[in-house]
Amino acid sequence: MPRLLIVEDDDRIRLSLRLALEDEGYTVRDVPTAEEGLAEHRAAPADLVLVDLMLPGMDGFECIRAMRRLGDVPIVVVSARDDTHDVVAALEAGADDYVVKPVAVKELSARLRALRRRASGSGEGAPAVRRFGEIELRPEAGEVLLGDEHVHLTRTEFRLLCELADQSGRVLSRQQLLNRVWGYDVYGDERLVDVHVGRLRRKVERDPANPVHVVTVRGLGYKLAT
Amino acid sequence: MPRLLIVEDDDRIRLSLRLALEDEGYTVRDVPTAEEGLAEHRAAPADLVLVDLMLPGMDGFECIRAMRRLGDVPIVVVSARDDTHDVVAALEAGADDYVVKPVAVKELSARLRALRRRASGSGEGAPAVRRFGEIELRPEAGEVLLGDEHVHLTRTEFRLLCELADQSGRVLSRQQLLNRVWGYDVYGDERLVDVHVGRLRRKVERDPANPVHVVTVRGLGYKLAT
DNA sequence: CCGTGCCGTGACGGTCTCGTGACGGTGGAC
DNA sequence: GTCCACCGTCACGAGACCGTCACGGCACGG
Repeated sequence: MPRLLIVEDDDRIRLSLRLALEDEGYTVRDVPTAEEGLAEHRAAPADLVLVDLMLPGMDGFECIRAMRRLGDVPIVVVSARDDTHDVVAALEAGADDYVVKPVAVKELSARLRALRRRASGSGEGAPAVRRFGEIELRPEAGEVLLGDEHVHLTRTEFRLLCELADQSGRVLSRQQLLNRVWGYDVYGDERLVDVHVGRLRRKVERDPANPVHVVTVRGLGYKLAT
Repeated sequence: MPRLLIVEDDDRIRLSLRLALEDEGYTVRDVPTAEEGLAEHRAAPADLVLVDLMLPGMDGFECIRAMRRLGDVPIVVVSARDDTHDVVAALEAGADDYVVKPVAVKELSARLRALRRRASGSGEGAPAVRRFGEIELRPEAGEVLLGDEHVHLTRTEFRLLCELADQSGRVLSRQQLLNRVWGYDVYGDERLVDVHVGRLRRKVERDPANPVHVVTVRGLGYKLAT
């Protein structure tokens, strides 16, 4: 579900990283150069970026700095050089972590999870399960419980609920939800949000006509009651 | 002066870490056991925690989980074991980073800086809640409390209250309020403000006939009493 | 005491937002 | 190819909300 961007010039490593991390549930794009990586990221920001340091053309440090100027996306350096000087330079440039090739996929994946947890706003420890009244949300497992019964949500409904949960208690406007759930370049009809909120309510509210979890704030948007 | 807590049982390593990181500008406390670390953290939360994994008594994993339950303080593991399994377990337990001894102080310091940057960025910036007498205003949540009971405001009433709150104690003329709340550049009817002030008072004043929060300043406008 | 502004409030019609049902398109599973 | 879950668009009704108006009360200066 989270969108991952890999910037790595070695085809074999790029492919193996891609396959390994797709297995971990990421939606992966991969490019061989910093320039392409920046273009991709500008077009559709990723939730995580993996970047090599030694790249043809613009190098990894420059790439990191450029991405930092665009936003605060978590950046992990994957480098062949196990050198303190490089580590410090990369972190100073704005990277969040630095792992040395050859990477253990399990470790990389754990580091990505830790980073995402930390980067995603209020980042509470490692609950992996969040409660909002009767709703129990398990993002890792991709499942939701109402009371103790399973409810099946579609992908869009699930992402919608997750976004609301990440900012629970705070109002999110329709435009914000469009950006976060559907993507950044959508200028679609904001009523689309209403429809999916309605569908979501039918599944996670005891009385969908009088929602207690997914609450409308008239004129502003929606929020998830804490 | 960020406060750093070191939990490490080896006296020599603990001392050298302490000295090195004090040089980097941290205010350091150090303890040799997880139990003491937790007690210290409970007594006065640190901004960063360094923890060893192999500790006498309660081990590092337990220590991390316990601290996670207390809050979202950034935690870095400093361990002698360079083992993927340990790294994954520590990160899953809630750690943010994992470095292997012997540590390069420059790298550790850079990692701490990167982590602090990340943790403070997404952490709680402003309290986002303002009090005026009995009124509690939460712009993020789009909600207002009078005492401890929720009051429902319409969008216009909410904006009106926010504008008054932004300039609390100072008088705002009807024209200023029209400009800020309604965005008019036209000279609309100033009586419109009166009507909404009246409606607002009915909701946020115990005795709307004798308002103590939203106060009229005859001939000038309105202000929000501090 | 009186008049003149200034302010508070109730009522009302128009407008806008939101919730929902219906429908056609699509992409993946088999 | 066929089916089915899911998605996005649309239209419509209900209710919330807004802005206007008119009326009455209250604070001032004379």
